[in-house]
Amino acid sequence: MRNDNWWCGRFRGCGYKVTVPREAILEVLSLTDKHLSAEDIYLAVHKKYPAIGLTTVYRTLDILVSIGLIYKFDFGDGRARFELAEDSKGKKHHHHLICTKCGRIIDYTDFIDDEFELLQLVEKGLSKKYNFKISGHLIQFCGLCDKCR
Amino acid sequence: MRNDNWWCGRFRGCGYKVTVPREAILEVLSLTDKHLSAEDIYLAVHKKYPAIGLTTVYRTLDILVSIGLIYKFDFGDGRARFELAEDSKGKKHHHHLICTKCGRIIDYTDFIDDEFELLQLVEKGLSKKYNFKISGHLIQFCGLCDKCR
DNA sequence: TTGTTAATGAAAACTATTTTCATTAACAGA
DNA sequence: TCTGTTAATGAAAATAGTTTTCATTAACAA
Repeated sequence: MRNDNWWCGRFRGCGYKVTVPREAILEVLSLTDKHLSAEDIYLAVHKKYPAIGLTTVYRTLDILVSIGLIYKFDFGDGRARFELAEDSKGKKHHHHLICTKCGRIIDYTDFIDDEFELLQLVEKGLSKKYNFKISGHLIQFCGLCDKCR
Repeated sequence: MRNDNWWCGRFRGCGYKVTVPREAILEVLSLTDKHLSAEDIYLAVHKKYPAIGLTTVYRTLDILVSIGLIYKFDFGDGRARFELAEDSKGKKHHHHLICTKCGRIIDYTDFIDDEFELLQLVEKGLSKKYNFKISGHLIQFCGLCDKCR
C-alpha cells in the first residue's frame, strides 16, 4: 500500500485502486486553478509519465466525477472541463462567469452567501414539490468580458 | 415575401431569409414543451418535409440561438437540446431540474421571482466588478427524481 | 420576371469520447 | 516478501454528435 495522499481514503473506500495514473491526474488537477479539458490533463500528465494514455484520463475523470472529487462543466466549447471539488482541498466554492466571445472563464465568489441562502430555499421547495433528492446545482452567467465587449 | 409569422420580422431584420426549412423548424419548436435535440427536430420536421436535411437543422439552430429566438442547453447526455426563448411566445421563464439517473427534465417556475431578484443583484455586482456585459444566466439543479431516488 | 446571393442537401470530414481486448500492475492473503 | 486474483491500463478501433465542402436550388430585391 503506497504513499497516502489526502484522497486515497475516499478512493479505496469506493473500491478503487490507487494507481500511478490516478495519482498523476489528481496532482495535475490540484496544482492548477484553470478549467482543464481531458486533453489538457492528458498533455500535462504526459510530460511526467509519457506512458499514460488518453483513455485512462477519460476513465479516471469519470470515476472522479462519480465519487464527487471533481466537477465536470460544459462551457459551450465542445469539450468537457474539470475542476477539483472545493471541499476536497483549500478551494472556495464559486460559480462561473463566461465570456461567450473569447471563452474566458472567471471564477467568482462574490454574492456566494446570498446565492447560497436562495439555493437552500429553492432546493427545499423543489425537493418537496417534485419529490426530488437534490444533489447539486449549477449557476453561471455569460456575456462579454472587458476585452471583448 | 411569404406569409408572415411572428418571428419573420426578427429574422429578416438580422439579414436572414425566411425559408421553408426555417419555418418548419420553428414550428416544431413552438408546438412542443419538450427539450428537443437536433435529431429530434430533424425527425419531426422530416415527417412533413422529407427533403429537409439534418445539416440544415443544425445550421438553423445555430442562427436561432445567435439571434436569441431559442436557447441551447447541455443536460449531460452528450447532445445539445433546444427550446424556444420564453419572451417570443406565451412561454414562461423557467429553470430546470434534472434527474441524473433517468435524464428527466422538469421545468420549474417556483421561486422564479426570488431567483430573479438575486440574479439582478448578482448581475449588477459582477458586471461592475469584472466589467462584463452580462447577457444571460443559467440555473439548474440536479438530483434524483421521485422514480429514481 | 430575372439576377444575385444566401440557403440547401448529401456526403465527407472532424472531434470528443467510448469500447474492445490483450497486457500489466495493485494489493490482499499466504 | 512472494503470489494469485482481479481491476486498471494503453493502443487501436469504433461511435456519435456536429461541422465542412461543394454543387445545386430557392428567396426576394429590383
